[in-house]
Amino acid sequence: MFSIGRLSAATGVKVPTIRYYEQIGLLPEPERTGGNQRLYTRKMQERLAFIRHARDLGFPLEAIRELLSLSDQPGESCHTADEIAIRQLAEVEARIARLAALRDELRRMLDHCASHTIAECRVIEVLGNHALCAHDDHSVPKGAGPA
Amino acid sequence: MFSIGRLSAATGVKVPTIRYYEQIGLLPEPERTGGNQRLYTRKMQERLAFIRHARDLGFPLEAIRELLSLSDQPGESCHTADEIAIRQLAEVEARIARLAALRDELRRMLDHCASHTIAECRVIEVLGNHALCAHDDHSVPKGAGPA
DNA sequence: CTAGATGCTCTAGCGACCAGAGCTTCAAGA
DNA sequence: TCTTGAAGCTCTGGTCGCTAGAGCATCTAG
Repeated sequence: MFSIGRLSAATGVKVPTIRYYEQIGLLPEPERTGGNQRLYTRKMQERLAFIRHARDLGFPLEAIRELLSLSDQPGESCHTADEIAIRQLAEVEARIARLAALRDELRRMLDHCASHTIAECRVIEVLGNHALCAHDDHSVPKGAGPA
Repeated sequence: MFSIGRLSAATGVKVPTIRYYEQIGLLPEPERTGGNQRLYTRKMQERLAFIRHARDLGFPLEAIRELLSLSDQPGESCHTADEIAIRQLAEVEARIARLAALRDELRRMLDHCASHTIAECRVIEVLGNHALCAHDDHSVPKGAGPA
């Protein structure tokens, strides 16, 4: 039985975050001391470590809530847990692809900038005119008004 | 001179977002019709396209604010603009690296799961015990209490 | 016994918007 | 010209996952 501060130190989850998890029902309400301070058990620490790890993996809290309730039912099929993880993997892969495209565009932008004045700055120019890079065009072609 | 709806359609930025940008001072207050509706110019459209593109590239609004004020001073050196872009590139690369690590771990997790019951589900197990993957350990080693 | 670290609750804020209520204005067709 | 329905207006509150601070109470080590 230990305090919220020790739980925080042990799991790497900040104190207000632990209270926040309790508030949104991700952690059960712990026992209290006579002076109303929270007291945690090893079991609670495990649960929080679980949450922490899932957060590190980018799972949203709602997915974690579901994973937790699954892990409380050891007899059930883990099909649902797999599905959640697969969804998360797809999500992560999509984000990577998107970020890689951004990285390439940023690199191109910087490669072409000769670092002179703003008037001829490639960075500003590319930002102002989407047509200069390889995407959907939301820029303003001369002479053409809005639809 | 056209309405907020047309501006939205032309730039792909949603109407409430345009009003939000105005509210936080990223876009100047436009003229109004007699009936108090916003009227935009081609110049405003260009400015919004600039913002939109920078957002697509993941720049935070504060960085965009700075880039906009730079682009309003064509005589100045573009050194600052470059710096912002370089910072953003580093940021993006860091995020990619982090996500790639997550992706690998998620894949490992899923590879090893035989899809039986929760009790033997690799997904749940790995989430519960950080020691099973290759990171800093915040899990609960048996017998060891919190610090 | 006391000082200072830690705990408590509550409220508000972050970024970057989105949604809805309840109203007004505009634009196109009859 | 009138009407109707889309689009506009302001304002408030919600999203996600926390984080920070105010203003107290309690615990713990010396």
